Amino acid sequence: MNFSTRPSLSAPRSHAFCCTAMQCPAFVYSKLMSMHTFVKIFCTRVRHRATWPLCNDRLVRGTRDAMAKKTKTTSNATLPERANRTTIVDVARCAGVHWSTVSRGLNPEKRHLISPEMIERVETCAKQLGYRANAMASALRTQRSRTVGVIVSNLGDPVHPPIVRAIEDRFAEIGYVTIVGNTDNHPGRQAALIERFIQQGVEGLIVATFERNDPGIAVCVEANIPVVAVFRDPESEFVPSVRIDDAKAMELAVHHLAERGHRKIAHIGGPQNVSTGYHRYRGFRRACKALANQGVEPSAVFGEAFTVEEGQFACERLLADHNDITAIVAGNDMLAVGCLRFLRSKGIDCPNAISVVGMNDMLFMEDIAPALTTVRTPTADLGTQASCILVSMIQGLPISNDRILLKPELMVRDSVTSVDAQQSTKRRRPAK
Amino acid sequence: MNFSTRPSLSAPRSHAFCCTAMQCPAFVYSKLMSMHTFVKIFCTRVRHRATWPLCNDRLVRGTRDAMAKKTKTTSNATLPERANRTTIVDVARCAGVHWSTVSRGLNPEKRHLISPEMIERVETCAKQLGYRANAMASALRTQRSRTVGVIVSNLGDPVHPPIVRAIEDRFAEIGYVTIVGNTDNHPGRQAALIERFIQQGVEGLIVATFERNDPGIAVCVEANIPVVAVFRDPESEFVPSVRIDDAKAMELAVHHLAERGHRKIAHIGGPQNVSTGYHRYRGFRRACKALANQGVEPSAVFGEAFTVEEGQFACERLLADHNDITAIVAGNDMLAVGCLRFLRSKGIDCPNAISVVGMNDMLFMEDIAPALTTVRTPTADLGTQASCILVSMIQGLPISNDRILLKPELMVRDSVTSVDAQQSTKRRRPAK
DNA sequence: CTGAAAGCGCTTACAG
DNA sequence: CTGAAAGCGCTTACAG
Repeated sequence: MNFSTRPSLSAPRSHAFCCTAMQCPAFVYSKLMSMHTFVKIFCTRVRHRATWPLCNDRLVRGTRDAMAKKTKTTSNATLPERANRTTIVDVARCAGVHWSTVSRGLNPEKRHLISPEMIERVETCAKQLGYRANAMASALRTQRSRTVGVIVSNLGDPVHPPIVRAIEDRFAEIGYVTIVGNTDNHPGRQAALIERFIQQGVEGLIVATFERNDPGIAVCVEANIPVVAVFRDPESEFVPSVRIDDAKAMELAVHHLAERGHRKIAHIGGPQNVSTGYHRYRGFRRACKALANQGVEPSAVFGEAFTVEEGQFACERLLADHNDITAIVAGNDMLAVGCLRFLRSKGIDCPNAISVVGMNDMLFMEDIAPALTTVRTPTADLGTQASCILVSMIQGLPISNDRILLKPELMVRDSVTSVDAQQSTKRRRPAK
Repeated sequence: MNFSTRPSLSAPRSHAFCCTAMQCPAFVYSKLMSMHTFVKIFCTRVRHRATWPLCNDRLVRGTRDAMAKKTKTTSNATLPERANRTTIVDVARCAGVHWSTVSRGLNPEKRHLISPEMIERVETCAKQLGYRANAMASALRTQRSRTVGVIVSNLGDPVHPPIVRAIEDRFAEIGYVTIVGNTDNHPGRQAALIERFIQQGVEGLIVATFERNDPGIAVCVEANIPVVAVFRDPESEFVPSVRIDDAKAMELAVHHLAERGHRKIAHIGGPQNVSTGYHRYRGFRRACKALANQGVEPSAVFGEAFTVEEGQFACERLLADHNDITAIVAGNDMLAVGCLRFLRSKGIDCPNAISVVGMNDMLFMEDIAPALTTVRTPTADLGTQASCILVSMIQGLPISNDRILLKPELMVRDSVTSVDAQQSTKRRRPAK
């Protein structure tokens, strides 16, 4: 079956719709449309255009008011057929009024200009014809697309969906539509996406992929598109940001470990060209330094991305170089899960041989083995707050705080034990 | 700081831009824009409009070719200020040619109509002015929005993001932009979303929330919007669907358990008004019936949604009514995780007291305790295949198979053990 | 090869 | 309270 809904791109469609279903050989003959599709479209059309003369389609369209004065019919034969959507003109014709009246009658803000019975008449016709305003035409005229864009690195990474979800919720409330794109952390893809979204006319952008001093920022500022950075800190005075206090999060993790007697603590960091990786590493180092007098000795190794695989590799390298560590602070939960997988694969017990702390507290981190002690990032809040700022920017309202730093919270679970407990069990890992 | 980029909705903006930064008291005075924003916009503007006379903005805009003949300047004072975006007319003016030539020069498909030096000139100007075609204007004219919509129940549910991700990837390839919406399984929200997306002019829709015989289908068919159902089966001849073979999946699970000696097997099902819940339950029953001669005795209890919480509640009810079961086949991984949480909370060992099988194999299901034996749904494939069908529909190509059923695959892990093993350990759960 | 014009479907200032 | 007209920024058939 052919499900195409644009079957007549090159078919003599204007002719087709002149004839009734009974007398339409040319149409069916063109074979560009299945009988089923034809009947479907035809019926819809007949219902929608009930008040129209069923003559030449082009001519009918042509009877629009402009047509009244111009005698020449422009032929637009190669224009892709509109999905024969009901327009404001159709409604106007049905109601026997001018389209401007229809527009007013259907717009709550202009409705007061119209008599009640007129509103009623217009609404009835609109409902009857199944009229739906063309948002693009409206946007073109009003210069407001009621559209926002969200750019993330990868929706497949479980930190992002809650952010996007929260944003969509907030904007749906005010009738905006949310378009999303994934960059996979490729600057090129990000640039292309920003370009495409601006072309698309987004009224604002929420970006979760800005690197430090990202060139994408200049593009948005120049195009005069409100942007807010979420999750990552673009370190730009031009862009408000909403993020978690990464350094503080690492401090919580390090203190938690130090209180339990850990001294040889390692960090498995993420990429340092993004603020999350960078600030977490710095936070880790600073926290360790502050505890140096207690004998805390930090070490670090880095993944090239915040992924489980990188976590595994990094963990392997870490243990090769620093066999004496008792605890790991991972740059995020993905890396932490990678650690756990590696440790498990080597028969190294967590937390009894090595304790692990993650960050973000993604879904299911309480269900994994061992239940992961991690620092929670309120991802939905991140999205909500970013949305609120963006809404203000779009509406031209001042924003009180353009540098929002959410508080991290330590979730104590089972992947950390005290050094004492480690020593009383088979603390040492199997020799390599 | 005020980050607004539309500060002058009511400010005398056209006047503002007549003056240089030095002599602009009225503008700054209006206090609708911070100095910083003003300077930013002003600089951008000066750079972009370098070739324009810096006189009255409205007048400058008015010098468009239509203006040449009409003496009266229409005032559009209350129109929200365009983000003073460079238009095709600006480029034309810069290049000293007609805009139609610019349009052709910038469109790869029409470029052959234009002389090479003309193309060069146009491209130079476009680049210099930072021209970006207005996708909405283009869409309005061509009747193609290069936009598709994706509707899911909840991006926060980890099954959906990979689907959306795959769809976005496929459509980004052909320059389409993807808009997403969440319904939370509320028919009302779904209807509103479909309505809004159609208004927005989507060329197609991928819907993961169709119930059986969903009324939303008629809306799309009537509006002549290509739709493909993903994940769920709308049971409609009008809509192609791409889904997993739910019944087969349950069969795999039941057989896996039966082979390991389980006879009292329970199903924790999802909502029965959606095909996933419905077909999985039916598949479970059929598989059990086929093994009735081996003594397999099914039982079932249902959650009201595919959530962890519902899994917990359902598991509690199940054990209250059927204390003798040895294994549970959950309707999906969320329900399975709910089971595991409940069992853990009651000190009931999985798999040694009760074995559990999930479905979908979401991220981290191999990491939870115990590693979940589950039936994998290739979610990314679901998205990819749905996208391919939708692309064909949009392009008016015939589609070979409009009822795609992907094969499930059993992932054997640690949440199932044999009844023998169960009996040799502390099989019986603590009495309630 | 390039220009001039029309029109996609709306909204809104201006008349009446 | 309603109508007539203009224009948002494009694309494209038609002339030349």
